[in-house]
Amino acid sequence: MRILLVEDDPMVADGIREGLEKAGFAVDHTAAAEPAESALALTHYDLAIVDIGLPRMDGHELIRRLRRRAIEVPILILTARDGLDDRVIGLDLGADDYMVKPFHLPELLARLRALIRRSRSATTSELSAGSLRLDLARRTASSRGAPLELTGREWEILQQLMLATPNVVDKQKTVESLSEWDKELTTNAVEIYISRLRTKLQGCGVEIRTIRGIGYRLDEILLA
Amino acid sequence: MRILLVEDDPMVADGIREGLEKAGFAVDHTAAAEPAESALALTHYDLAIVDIGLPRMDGHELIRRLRRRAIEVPILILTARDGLDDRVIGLDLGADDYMVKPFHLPELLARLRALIRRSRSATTSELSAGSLRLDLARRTASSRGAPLELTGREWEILQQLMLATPNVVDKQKTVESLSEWDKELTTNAVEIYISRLRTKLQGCGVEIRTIRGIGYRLDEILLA
DNA sequence: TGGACGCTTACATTTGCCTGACAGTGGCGG
DNA sequence: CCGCCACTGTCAGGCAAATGTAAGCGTCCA
Repeated sequence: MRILLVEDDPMVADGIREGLEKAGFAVDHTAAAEPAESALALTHYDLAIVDIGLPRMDGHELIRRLRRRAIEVPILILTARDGLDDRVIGLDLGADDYMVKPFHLPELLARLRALIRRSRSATTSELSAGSLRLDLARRTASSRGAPLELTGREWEILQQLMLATPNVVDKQKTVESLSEWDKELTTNAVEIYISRLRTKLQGCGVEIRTIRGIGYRLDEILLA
Repeated sequence: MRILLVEDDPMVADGIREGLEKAGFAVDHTAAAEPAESALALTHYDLAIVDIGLPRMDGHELIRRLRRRAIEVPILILTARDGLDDRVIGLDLGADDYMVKPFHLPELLARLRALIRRSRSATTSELSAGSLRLDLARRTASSRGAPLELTGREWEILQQLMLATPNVVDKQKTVESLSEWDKELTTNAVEIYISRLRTKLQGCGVEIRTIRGIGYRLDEILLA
């Protein structure tokens, strides 16, 4: 997991870098947009974190130029508290998510992981969480090398959960996505598959949590 | 991953459908705009693929009507080779991407995935006060990176308070917003949830102030 | 100081979720 | 064509969390 951090404030940059490295990411850092552009053009990064307020060429301009050159790396932008417009503009230009400064590191980490996961599903059609791996194209799942036998429904629901993490999957939407055109389905059906999935997912370093009245969320289990 | 395909040519439709299903998408198909509109209004789709040249109501009209009804599903339009204007008009009306016929399936798949990814990640909306953060889309609350477990009612009330700060939230209005259509509720219920929220919000740099006879107000605590 | 309002604890009720048992369905091999 | 699967989804009992009522106490203000 390699990340490029584009941030001109040395204090902030060091803080973020340290946190990311502790979490197991490899971090490269530039203080300005121009070297960032070359770095992204030359090497592969799994993600770029871009501060909007940069000297000379600002973050927006950087994003615009990258996208124009069809560099598809996922981008997370950092904005000041009151920069509502910054976020909107940034997302329009092709950024994928944003964080408002000051922020807490665990939240940043969660978002990074989510972004990387999604971008992988867009290109390689593989997803992973804990020791669990899904191959969307082949429709297979495995954990620690051992294949998991999943039925059609189980697969469908697990896929939704994996694509959404760490967000909540709405139970009602899940019901609809399982339903065919007119056929109605009780929410209980979903509960059943969740139940069956839970037993199959034991030992996969992953847990399906119930959000009462809303739906379910897939969490990675952090080892003690 | 559920996709609605709106395409009147049966040959083309079958080809696309087959390719999408092989890639793991669930595909529903309509040959005209009217049933597509109802389908999109009734159920959740992750994406809609709309052919511009449809009998009776054309694709542009469909998109216009959908967006007018605030149906936010990502839309990819299919246009004929020479329909340059079609693309421009379509994108202006609120489509998210286009493909020119004839096209290669892998490219279509790549674009679909990119669109779905974008629509998922760009929908964050959050509120913050003190060290407290609410993510309205995810329905989660956190403080300093640590998630807060909130029940439905607690969430509802906290959200009202956060949206209102620094203004006062009228207690009577809160009662009404919690009450179902006919069900009466005592103001005491609100007091209970305020009480429970207060204990959960300790250490979040935030305080719920009582305005006697009126309601409550959320204040940030200024550190000494 | 009294009364209205608000806070909090205890508890009963309601709601939503989990899961075992079982029936319907369709594919497949004999 | 039949029986054997695997898969799907309904039902119903049990359970736990969430909700809201009642009641006792604290607090504010006239």
